[in-house]
Amino acid sequence: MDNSKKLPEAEYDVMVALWSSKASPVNTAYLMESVGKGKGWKAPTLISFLTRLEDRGFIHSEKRGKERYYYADAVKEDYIKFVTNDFLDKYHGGSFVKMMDLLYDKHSLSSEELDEMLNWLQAQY
Amino acid sequence: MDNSKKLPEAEYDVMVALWSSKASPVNTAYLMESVGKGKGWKAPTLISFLTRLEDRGFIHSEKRGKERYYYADAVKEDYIKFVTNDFLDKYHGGSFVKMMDLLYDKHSLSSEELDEMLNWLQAQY
DNA sequence: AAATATATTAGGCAAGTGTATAATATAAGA
DNA sequence: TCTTATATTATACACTTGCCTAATATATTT
Repeated sequence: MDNSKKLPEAEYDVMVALWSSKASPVNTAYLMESVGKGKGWKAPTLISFLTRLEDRGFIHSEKRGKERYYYADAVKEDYIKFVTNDFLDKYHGGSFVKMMDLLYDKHSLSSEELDEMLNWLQAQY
Repeated sequence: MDNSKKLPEAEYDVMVALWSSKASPVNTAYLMESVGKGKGWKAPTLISFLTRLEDRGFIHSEKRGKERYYYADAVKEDYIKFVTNDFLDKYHGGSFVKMMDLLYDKHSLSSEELDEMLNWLQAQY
């Protein structure tokens, strides 16, 4: 399976919905509620993203009666980790500290966030 | 100017070259050396990215004789900060700590990196 | 001033992404 | 079982992105 690459926006949004759903599998109607509506998609639009996700090997599905049900196969944490490392490499030379430095310098990191990070770090030791 | 959005890969690579060049402006020949060659691009390919960057308002250029010279207008730090915040929101609910948590859990963060981060944080106080 | 070299511009095309309409299945109700 | 409703499938189209070839402009050499 070729599920080791970055998804286009819309497909990622669908994956998020699948990953967040308590139950599995879920049908198209459910996904229309959880993402489709909000995005203003027509049902065939959603289904077309689902089809592409299936082609990529991120999900699989089965038909029951006239409805189709979907299962997420890709693991959320793995995927997020993958895109995060990718991102870090591309924009921050792979360094967390460089990223923090830049954000802090530009005031995107609040001191609350700094505290939180310090706590987190200290908890790792 | 509409320079407040995410660039496609290839155009970003060109921006990186512009941002890294000591001198400004630089001509196409220079950019062919610094990025084009490495990517295996023909000159018109590079120029086509430059044209698009100019349309987006990220750079401007001027022609001298038969050559064209380019100036970066977008500010690197601002752009990187923009994409980083975007990324954090999209994949980590806007939280640095969540990102660290995930990466550490999955062993993408080494203890050296943890030390480095701790040092950095402590230096902020 | 011609001829030659070289850089740029014009234009285009294939693949990928976002999105929809029309056609087709399938279930449910009359 | 015929009709109606509803979900899915097929298909398509416009834009964006990555890339290039052919045409044109400008400079350089003869």
